[in-house]
Amino acid sequence: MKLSTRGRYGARALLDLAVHYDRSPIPLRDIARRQGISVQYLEHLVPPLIKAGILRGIRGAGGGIALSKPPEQIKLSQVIEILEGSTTPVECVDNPAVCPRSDSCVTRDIWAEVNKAMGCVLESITLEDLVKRHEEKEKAKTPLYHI
Amino acid sequence: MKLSTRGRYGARALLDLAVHYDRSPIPLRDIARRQGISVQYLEHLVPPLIKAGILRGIRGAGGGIALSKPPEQIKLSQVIEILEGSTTPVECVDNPAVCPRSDSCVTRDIWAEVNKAMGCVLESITLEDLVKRHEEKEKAKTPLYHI
DNA sequence: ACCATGTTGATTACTTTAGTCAGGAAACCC
DNA sequence: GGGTTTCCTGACTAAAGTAATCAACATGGT
Repeated sequence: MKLSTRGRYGARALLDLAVHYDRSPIPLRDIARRQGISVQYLEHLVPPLIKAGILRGIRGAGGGIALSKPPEQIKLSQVIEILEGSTTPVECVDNPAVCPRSDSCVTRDIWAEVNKAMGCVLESITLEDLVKRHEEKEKAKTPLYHI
Repeated sequence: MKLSTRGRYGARALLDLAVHYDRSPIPLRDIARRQGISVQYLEHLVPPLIKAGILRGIRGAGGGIALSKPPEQIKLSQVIEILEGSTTPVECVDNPAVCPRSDSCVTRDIWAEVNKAMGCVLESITLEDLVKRHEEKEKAKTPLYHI
């Protein structure tokens, strides 16, 4: 039940972009450095996100990538779906035909519920939410001189 | 984010046992046949469940395996934990030391929430619940002659 | 024209997963 | 008590997926 690096790195990269939203495009190099990901690996996460309309790429000097929508319009569920494919824990939930038991299988019903529970969480969180949480954590880090 | 066959087959096998609870032990052969799993593969799922105290094995002719607790005392969360290891979608949730960012990483917080949401579902469902659902489905299958 | 950047595809090494093979150990049955 | 039936255990293999790098290309800025 592990998420691969695609989803993990992708989420971090998009958070990074969201934190810098509405400034100039950010080079992959910068995101890679800040997030501790290799540029070459990050390069492979970008195209699917562009195709899905979440990101746009700007080539040439001064280029980079940028969110193509405001952070509050990008749900984590979309991101994971794009980078990891369906989140369903078993194939038969999305695609009953893969298993002849799908009709009568009660465990399948359970996996569907598990999937839904995950989906609810991911669907309820946007990049903007992540940014807010991030900023709160940053604040908390600052030493409290007034105590 | 896929569950492996260990968890899927294991859940089905335990449901099979729960349906036949308090009868004589059931040979792996029977479970394997009913659930469409090879005996040799099933044999590898049994030992960890025995070690965890969920199953007991009875050798010799007329032997088999049986639940060592009533179905209502066996939660799905335990079963998955035993067969798949932790359900956490990323390593750093259980083990912050694997990533230097764990402290400040907000995506990590999200994965922890996702994990909790799954855990809640799995924790709320016992083998007895599965049996009940199974029986209801079986009933629904029966043609309704009185209509 | 040149350089900086994103874009794409191929390739490699590694790990995990699914499954089989083969043999051993205990319990039952006659 | 010997043979059969069952669980038990470990080694092994094949296939798939993952993480990451290499290399070449396309495009926009200066």
